[in-house]
Formats: sequence, structure tokens, C-alpha cells
Amino acid sequence: MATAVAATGHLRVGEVAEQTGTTPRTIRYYEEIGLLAAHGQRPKGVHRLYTAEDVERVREVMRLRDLLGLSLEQLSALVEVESVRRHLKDEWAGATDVTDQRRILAAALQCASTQLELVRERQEQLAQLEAQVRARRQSIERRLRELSSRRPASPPALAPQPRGAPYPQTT
Amino acid sequence: MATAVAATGHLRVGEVAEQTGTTPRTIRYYEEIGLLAAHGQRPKGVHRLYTAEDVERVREVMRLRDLLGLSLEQLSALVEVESVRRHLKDEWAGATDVTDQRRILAAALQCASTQLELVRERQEQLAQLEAQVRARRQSIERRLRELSSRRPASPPALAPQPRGAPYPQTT
DNA sequence: TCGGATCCTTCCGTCAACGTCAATTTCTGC
DNA sequence: GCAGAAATTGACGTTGACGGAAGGATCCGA
Repeated sequence: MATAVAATGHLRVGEVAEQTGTTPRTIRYYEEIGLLAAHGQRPKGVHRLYTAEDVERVREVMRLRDLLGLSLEQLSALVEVESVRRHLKDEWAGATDVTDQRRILAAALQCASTQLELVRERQEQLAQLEAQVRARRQSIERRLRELSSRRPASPPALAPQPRGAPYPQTT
Repeated sequence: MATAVAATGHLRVGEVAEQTGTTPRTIRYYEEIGLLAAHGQRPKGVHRLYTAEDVERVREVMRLRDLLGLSLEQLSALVEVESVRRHLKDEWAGATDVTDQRRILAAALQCASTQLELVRERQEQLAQLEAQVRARRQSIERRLRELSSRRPASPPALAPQPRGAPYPQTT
């Protein structure tokens, strides 16, 4: 198989794109604007390499983009913290100070909390929308029933004020 | 007062824009692409007139746009039916056949149902996202607690496989 | 009837989020 | 060590959703 790069578990941009349902261009663009950080120092010209964790991150970015309707710039701000974390991950297992670890974790926690807040907000708005649409549907159903039972033309209950035509005819 | 046009209850584009928190340009643009139908035949050059119902429609369009993340084109398709209804509304109170009324109502019903379906879908996706973010937050909290209790450097539980550095140094 | 506020149409500009093309380079399997 | 597939950089193109300005018309109140 030619997918996993030399069986090291690293993926290339095309494979990441495929797994996330997007295109290589998009992946590179996200890196270009700082949403995805190429880990480590990538010498210019060398192929980008990604881990399975990176794939997850791309998926998360896309979900947040779609479901919360955030711009990529807003998203950068929102997940910036995590980007830092990722950037420092290599140093984590090694020499990272406990204080630094705590600081990073606290930042990540705040990040997650903010996201959760946004999600909750969205859910509330959606709930309102649901209620409204549901009400409209019910109103329509009622009118349909009225139309079916009574023979005479029932009052439509909508378009209540028969104002004059907005634009007078010039005949 | 100069707001309501000659006390007929009709509003002009600027007032609609203000009430919906957008701009006249946007309102006109929406009409341009067929999202908002100017009711009746508006002679070229004459000011656009809107009703309170139109304002509601604009609000609805904007909510659907924001909350469902639909393009204006998709929105046109979604509310097209209602546009037709609006277009035919003048004829409703008058000579509209009962069969036509039923047909129109049925179409409106389908429209509302589709919208509801989309809303439900969104809600489900958001619920999944919520669960995931919540889980992540909890994981972070747990790690923070572990960091606080134990003195020795606890295993980070993330970044499990210490693979080699992706890009070999050329020193 | 007239003045000023608002609106109309037309056209060009913009910004985000990529698409696309081309010339070149890197990897990888053999 | 080499061919072919996939990737890289750089540049420009595109599409959706409006913003903005110009030049003129409309509308409403006085």
C-alpha cells in the first residue's frame, strides 16, 4: 500500500484531504492562514506530513466552521490556544516545566469552555427557530383542516388588513 | 411622523433595513436574486413598498441563513414556495378557487416541514459537537487535577506514540 | 409647488474562501 | 537509481454576498 508514508503513520496532504472530505488546496490554505500549524520545522519544498491527530483537528475545524458559522479568522482565534499546545507538544513529554503544563492545560480548558458556550448559544437560537417553524406548520395544518371541513370559503386568517394595492395602476 | 408611508402601513426599504438590522443594499440584493419578491408590479423607478409581513420574511430569511448556514440560492429554493404563495396572496381573498387554496396550503406545509427537518438535523449535529467538546473539557480537567495532586510528572495520556520527529534535522 | 430626504438604477469594488494552472521538486516502489 | 505519482510554490481566477458612489428620480410635508 502506498497510503501511509513508509508505515510511519504519517499522512500526506492528499490523504488528509480525502479522509476529511476536502481538497489539498484547502488544507494548505488553512495552514497558510495559521489555522493548521505544520508541526516542527518543515524545510521549504518538502512534503507536509500529518498525523491522525491532525486529521481530527481538520475535522473539528470544519465542524466548527459549519455548525457555528464562524469565519476562519474567528476560528483561528478560537483554536489558537490549542495550536500553541500542539506546537509545544513535542516539548511536553520532555522537559516542559510543570508550571508550563498547568498554564497550557488551563488555556486549553478555557478554549473548550468558550466553544461549549458558543454551542449552547447556537442550540438556543435553533430551539427558538424550531418553535417558530413548528407553530407556522401547525397554523397551516389548521387552515387546511378548516378548508376541508367547511364548504364555504373560510376566512384565511392571514392577510388580515385588505389594504389597497400598493402600486396604483396607470390604466 | 415620516416613517409609515402616508399611514398606509407600508414601509420603505430603509425602514425595513433598520427594523431587520441590515442595509437597504442587502434588501435590494435579496430581491434581485429572487429571495424577496416585490409584490405586485412595481413600475421602474418607483420606491419599493413593504408590509410588516415582509419584514418578518426578511427576518426569517436571515435566521435561516445564519442558523442553517444555507446559501441564498438554497434559501431561494427553500422558500420559493412561500414566495409563490405571497405572489398569489392578492388573489386569495378574492377569486381563488378552493382547490387552488388547498394546493397552495399543501405546498406551504411541505415547505415548513422541510425547514423543520433541516432544523432537527442541525440540532442533532450540534448535540454531537456538544458531547465531543464536553468530553474534551472533562479530559482536560482530569489532567489538571492529576497535575495538582501528584508531584511527579504524570503521563500526559495524550501523544501516546512517541514517533520519531517527522522532519530529520540536517545538522 | 418646492425643497430636502430618501430612493432608484447602474456599475464597479471588495473580501473571504478557496479553485486552477504551470513549472518544478520530492517521494516511493521497483 | 529511476520513472511516475503526488506534492510544492507562486500566481492569478472565481464565486457569493454584499459595499459604495454617481447621477438622477420620487415622495412627503409645508
